[in-house]
Amino acid sequence: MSKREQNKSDKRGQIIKAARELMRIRSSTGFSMRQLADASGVSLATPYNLFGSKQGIISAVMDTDLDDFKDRLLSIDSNPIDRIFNLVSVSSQLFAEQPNYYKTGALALNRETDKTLKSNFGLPRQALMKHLVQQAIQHEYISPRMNADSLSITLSMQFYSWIQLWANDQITLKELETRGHYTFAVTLAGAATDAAREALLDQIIQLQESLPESRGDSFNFRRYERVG
Amino acid sequence: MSKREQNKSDKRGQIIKAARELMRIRSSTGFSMRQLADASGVSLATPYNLFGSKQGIISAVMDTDLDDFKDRLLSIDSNPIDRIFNLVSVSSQLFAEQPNYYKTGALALNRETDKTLKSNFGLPRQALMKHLVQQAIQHEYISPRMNADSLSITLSMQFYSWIQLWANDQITLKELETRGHYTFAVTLAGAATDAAREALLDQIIQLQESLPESRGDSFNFRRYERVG
DNA sequence: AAAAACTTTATAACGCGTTTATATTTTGAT
DNA sequence: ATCAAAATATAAACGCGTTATAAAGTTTTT
Repeated sequence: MSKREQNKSDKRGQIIKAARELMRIRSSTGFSMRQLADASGVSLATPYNLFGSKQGIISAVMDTDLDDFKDRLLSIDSNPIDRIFNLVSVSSQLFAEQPNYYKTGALALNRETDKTLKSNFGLPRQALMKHLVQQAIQHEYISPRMNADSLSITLSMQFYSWIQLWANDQITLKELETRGHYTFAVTLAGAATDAAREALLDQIIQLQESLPESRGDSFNFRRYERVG
Repeated sequence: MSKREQNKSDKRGQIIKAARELMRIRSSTGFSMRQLADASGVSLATPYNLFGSKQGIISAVMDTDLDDFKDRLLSIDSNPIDRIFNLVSVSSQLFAEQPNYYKTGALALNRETDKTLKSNFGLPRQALMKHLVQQAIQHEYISPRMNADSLSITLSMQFYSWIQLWANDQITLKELETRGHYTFAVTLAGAATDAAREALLDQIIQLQESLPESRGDSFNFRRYERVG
C-alpha cells in the first residue's frame, strides 16, 4: 500500500470513527457535516472526497456493524422460521442499546438519492434474508413453489418500512417489534407449507391482540372540498 | 365566512394551484419554495403562514386528489379481494399519467418530520384500505379471526414502501405494480380463508415469474474489514 | 373616521448538504 | 535534490427549507 493509499485509509478510519461517535451522542437530529469535519479534524470537503456524500459515510459506518448483527442472529440456535422472527428481535435489541445511532442511520438511508449506495447497504442484508428463506424452504416450512428471491425482498421491505416509522418517532420500539413480527407472520403464513401454516396463524392472532387500534375515523364517502 | 377568512382561503387556493402545476411540470427534483412564491405571486413567507411547511403544501395538494382516486377505484365493480389489487393498479395508472407529480409528492411525504401531517395524509388512505379489508372479511375471503385494523395497516405500509422506491427511481412503474400485487397476494394468502387461499397462491406463482431476480451476491459469511 | 388587530410583504439571515475554484502537498522521474 | 504532474485539502460559495424582523397593507371593532 502506497503512502497515499495509507493516508487515505487512515483518514477514512478517522472520519468513520468520529461519525459513529456523533451518531451515538447527538440527538435524533443527527450530525451535520461541519460537526463531523471538526470532530475528525479534517476540512469540510475531505469527507466528500473520501465517501462522496453524507449517506456514504453513514453507510460505511453501519456496514462495520453488519458482522455483529450476523453473529447475534446466527448464534441463536433455532429453526429457520424462528430465525426470521429473530431478525426482528435482534434488531430491536440493537436499536434499544443505541437508539440515536440507528435512528440517524435509518433516516439518512431513507433520504438516499444515490442508488448504488442504497444497494450496497441493502444488498448484504437482503442476502441474509434470502439465506434464511432458502433454509425455511429446505426444511419445508415454506412451500417449495415460492421464489426465495421475491419473498425475501418483500420481507426485507416490510421490516424496513417499520424501521423508518420508528426512526421518525412515529412508533415505539415495542411497536416496531410487534408490527415486524406481525407482518412477517402474515406473509410467512401466506407462503408457508400447510404443516407450518397452523402455528403461524396462531401467532398472528396472538400478535394482533397486542397491537393498538388505529385512531383513524372509519372510512366514509364524504367528499372533500376540491381546491384549485 | 368573513372577508379575512375568504382572502386566506383564496390565497391558499392560489398556492395549491401553483404548487400542483410546479409538481406536474418540474423534473424529479421537485420545486423550491422560492419558485412557488414566484409562481403564485406571493412572498416567500406567505406559504409558511398558510401551510406551515413545504410538506404541508404538498399534503394539501394531494389531498384534493383523494376523491378522484376513490372514484376510480370504487367505480370498478369487482369482489373485495380484486378491489384490493385494484388499489395497486389504479395507483399505477395515476402515477403513469403524472409521474413527476406523484414522485414529488411521495418524496416530500417521505421526508415528513411533522407527525400530524403524515397522519392527515395517510389516515384517509388507510381508512379506505380498512374498508376494503372489512368487506373481504364479510364476504369470507379473509378469515374472520383476522383483525381488519392490523391487516390494513400492514398492507398500506407494504404498498407505501414500494411507492417510495419508485419515487426514488429505484424501480420502474411496471415493477411497482408487480411488487405491489405480489406483496398483497402473499399477505392476503396468509390471512385468507381456505376457500380463497387457493386462487391467491396461484396468483403468487404467476407474479413471481415476472419479477426480476435480484442482482445481489448470495449470502456468505465473509467478514468485512472492521474500521474504527 | 379612527383605532386596534391581524396579514402579507420584503429582506436578511441561519444552518444545512454539496460543489467549485484555488492552494498545498505528495509523488515519480530526472 | 529538483521539478513538473497528480492527488488532496481548503475556504468560499450555492441553493435549499425555514425563521425573524420591521414596514406596509387590510380587515374588524370602536
